[in-house]
Amino acid sequence: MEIRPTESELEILQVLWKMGQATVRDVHEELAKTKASGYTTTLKLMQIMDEKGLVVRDTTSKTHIYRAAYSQEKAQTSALDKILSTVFEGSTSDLVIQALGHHKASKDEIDAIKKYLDQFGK
Amino acid sequence: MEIRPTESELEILQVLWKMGQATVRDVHEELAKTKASGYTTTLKLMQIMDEKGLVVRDTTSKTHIYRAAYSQEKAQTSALDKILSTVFEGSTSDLVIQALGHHKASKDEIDAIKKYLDQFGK
DNA sequence: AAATATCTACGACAAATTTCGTAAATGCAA
DNA sequence: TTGCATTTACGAAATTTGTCGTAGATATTT
Repeated sequence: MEIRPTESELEILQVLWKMGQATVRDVHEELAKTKASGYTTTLKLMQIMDEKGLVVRDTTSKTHIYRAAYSQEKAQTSALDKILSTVFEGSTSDLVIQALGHHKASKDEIDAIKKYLDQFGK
Repeated sequence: MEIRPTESELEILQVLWKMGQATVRDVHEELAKTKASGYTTTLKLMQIMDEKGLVVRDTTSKTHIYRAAYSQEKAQTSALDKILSTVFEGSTSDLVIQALGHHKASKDEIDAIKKYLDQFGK
């Protein structure tokens, strides 16, 4: 059962990850900062996400309250799996080196990675 | 310049990257190993990719010969950009550590990354 | 209580992507 | 040469995804 969030669904999940819980209006106003689409569009998408099990919602009061049911970590793993197989031919090191080369990492980030690698190579 | 290959277009590009050049039939037979769709579907997709400039083709003989015009490296950079902003909140180190943690890297790969990091940190 | 505002449900439309059928052209084989 | 197989071109249907309008229910304000 591969429940892959669509592009728009991912945008909504980002808001839920950040806010923890949110109403449709909360999410919509956050999306409205960078995107122009109607309130009912956001509503509909979130209803569909509920059917898919990507979110859960509390419907006791009139205004429903949503939470993500698809974790950020799951999304990260899934995204990495996908690009590893589609554009990196399964090479984790290629991916890592590309990531470090094309996207500036701060000194702290570099150190964090080094530390991780050290405790990794036994 | 926002020519983003679609999902199916990426599958075709993968074949072209691997084979260097290929006919529609070459590509289709490769895709057929994991996917069931008609020959004309692959043909149509590749014609559209030609219009978009994602591939170039030699039409001198009846059977056209295609080559990728969208490099694997460009696809890698684009894919990394996207998941960095959508699921890693822009943190390259998070991405790298996740990649190393969830996808087994060989000793050689680890070494390659360490070497890269060393020459990186001045 | 009446008017106003907000919210959900839901059907339907729109756009993008993928799929295929058919016709015409080209090359190959009998 | 005639017929068969393969290929391209292209229109159009099918799917997926994103969009919105409207109706009805629920709350809030006057």
